[in-house]
Amino acid sequence: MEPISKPARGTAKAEETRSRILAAALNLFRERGFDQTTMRDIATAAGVAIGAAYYYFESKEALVMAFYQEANIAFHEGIEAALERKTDLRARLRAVIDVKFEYFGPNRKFLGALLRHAADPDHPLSPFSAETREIRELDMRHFSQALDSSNLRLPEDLRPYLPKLLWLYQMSLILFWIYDRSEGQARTERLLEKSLAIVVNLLKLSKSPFLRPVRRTAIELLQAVSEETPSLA
Amino acid sequence: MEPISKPARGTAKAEETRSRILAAALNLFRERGFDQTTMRDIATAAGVAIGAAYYYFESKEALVMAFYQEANIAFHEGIEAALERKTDLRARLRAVIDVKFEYFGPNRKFLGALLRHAADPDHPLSPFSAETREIRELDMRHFSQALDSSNLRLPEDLRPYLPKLLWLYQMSLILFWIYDRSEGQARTERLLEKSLAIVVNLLKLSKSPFLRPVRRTAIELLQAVSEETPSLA
DNA sequence: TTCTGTTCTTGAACACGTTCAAAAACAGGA
DNA sequence: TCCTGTTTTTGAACGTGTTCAAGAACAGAA
Repeated sequence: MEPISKPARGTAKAEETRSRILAAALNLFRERGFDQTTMRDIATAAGVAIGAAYYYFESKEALVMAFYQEANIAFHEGIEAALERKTDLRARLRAVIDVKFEYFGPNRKFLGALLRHAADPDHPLSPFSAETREIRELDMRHFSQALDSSNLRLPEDLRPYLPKLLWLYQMSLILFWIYDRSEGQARTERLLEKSLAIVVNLLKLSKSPFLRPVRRTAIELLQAVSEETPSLA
Repeated sequence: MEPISKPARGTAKAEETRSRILAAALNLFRERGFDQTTMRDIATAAGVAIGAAYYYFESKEALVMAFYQEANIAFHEGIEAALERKTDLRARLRAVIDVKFEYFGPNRKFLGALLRHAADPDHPLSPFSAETREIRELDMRHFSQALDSSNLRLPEDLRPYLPKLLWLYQMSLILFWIYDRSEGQARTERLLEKSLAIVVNLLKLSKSPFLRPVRRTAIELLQAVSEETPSLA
C-alpha cells in the first residue's frame, strides 16, 4: 500500500513536476492559509492543469500530509543527534518534542487541515489510519529511543505501552499548539513544561507500592483498548 | 448571540417548518450517514426548497449541532433524576455519562460530523467555541453536581478545575465511542470502566502527601492553560 | 525510424454546499 | 378591504474539490 502520495514511480521529470506542485501548494498555504487557497490557484502557480495535481496527490489535504510525511523523515536525524547528548529522561523527551515544533513552526497554521479528519481512523489522512502507519511508527520509535538508555528505570509491565502513550501525549500537544493563538504560542510552552514534569513524575512514582493499584488498572485499560485496535497495535 | 440555529423567533408555522427540516435531516443522517445525505435530499424530504434549510440552519453541520443542543436539554432531567439516587462518586459520574450515551446511541455515526471542526475553537461548531458556550456550561454543571454531595472529600484547590477536566474527559470518551467499531462499542465500555476507576482513584490519592508534588504541578498547569482561554474560562 | 504500450497532462464536466435577489405569504393597522 | 412592512419561501447561480475521457509525450522494441 503506497502511503498517501500516489506515484513515487517517477521518471526524473515526473518527480520534478510533483515537487513543483507540492512546493507551490505549501507556499500558498503559508501565505493565505489552507482554506483560502484553491486547487486552481495551486495548479496555476505550479504551471500545470488541475488534473495534474490530482495525478500526484489524492486530495487537497494530501498535500499537507505530504509535507507532514517529508517533515517526519527530515526530523529523524535531528532527533537522533539531540538524543545522543542527553541522559535525563525529561530532557530526552523534551528534545524529541522540541525538534518537531521547531520544524513545524512556520507551517503551524495549515497543519490544522490535517487534524480535520484526525478523529476518524477510517479516513486515509487520520494519524490513526492504516495509510499513515509508517509515519506513526517512525514517530513512536523516537519515543522508544528516548526511553531506552535514559537514567530512569521504568516498570517493566508498563514499558511496552509507553511509546504509544507518549506519542498520544505528543499529538495532543501538537493539537493544542496548532490552535494556540497566544503570542509565540507561549501557552503551549507552559503546558509542555508542566505536563512533562507530571508525566516524568508519574513514571517515577508509578513503581511505588502506593500507586500500585492505579498502575494495575492502567495496564488493564491499555490492554483492553489496544487489543483489536489495528491502528495502535 | 443566538446560538447555532438561526431564528427561534418563529410563528407556529415557521417552527413547524424548522422542525420538519431537522427531522428529515436526522432521519436521512441515520439511514445513510451524514456524508451520503445532500442538502437537496433533506430539502426534498422535508418538502421545501434548498434555501429554506439555510434559512433555519447555518449549515449542514449545524443540523447535527441542533440535534446535539436539543439532546443536551433533554438530558438534563434524566441526569438530575439519576443523581438523586446515588452517593458514591464513581456511581454518580458513571450515571452522568451513561445517560448521554444512551441518548446518543442511535445517532452515534453522524455525531462524528460534529467533531470535524472540534479542534478549531474559532469554528462556530467546535465544542470549544463561543457559540457553543451555553451547551458546554450546562454540560459542565452536570459534573459539578455529581461532585457536590458525593461521599468523597476532594482537595479544595483542585475542586474549581474538576468540572472542566471531567468534561474534557467525557469529550474524549465520546470521541472514542463515535469511532469505536467493536460490537456494541464494547471497547468503549471497557475504557470507561477502567478509566473511571483511575480517575476516582487518583482523586482519592491526590490528597496524600505522596502525590503532593504532582498535584501542585497539575494545578500550576491548569492555571497556566486556562488563563486567557475564554472558551474554557 | 516506426510502432506500441505506458506514463503524464489536459481541461471540460460534475456534485454538492452555500448564497442571494426576487417573489409569495402573512400580520396587523387604517 | 386595502396598504405596508416583515417573515418566509423559492430556485437559479456560484465556487470549489474532484473525476474522467481524451490526447500528448515518452520509452523502448523491432
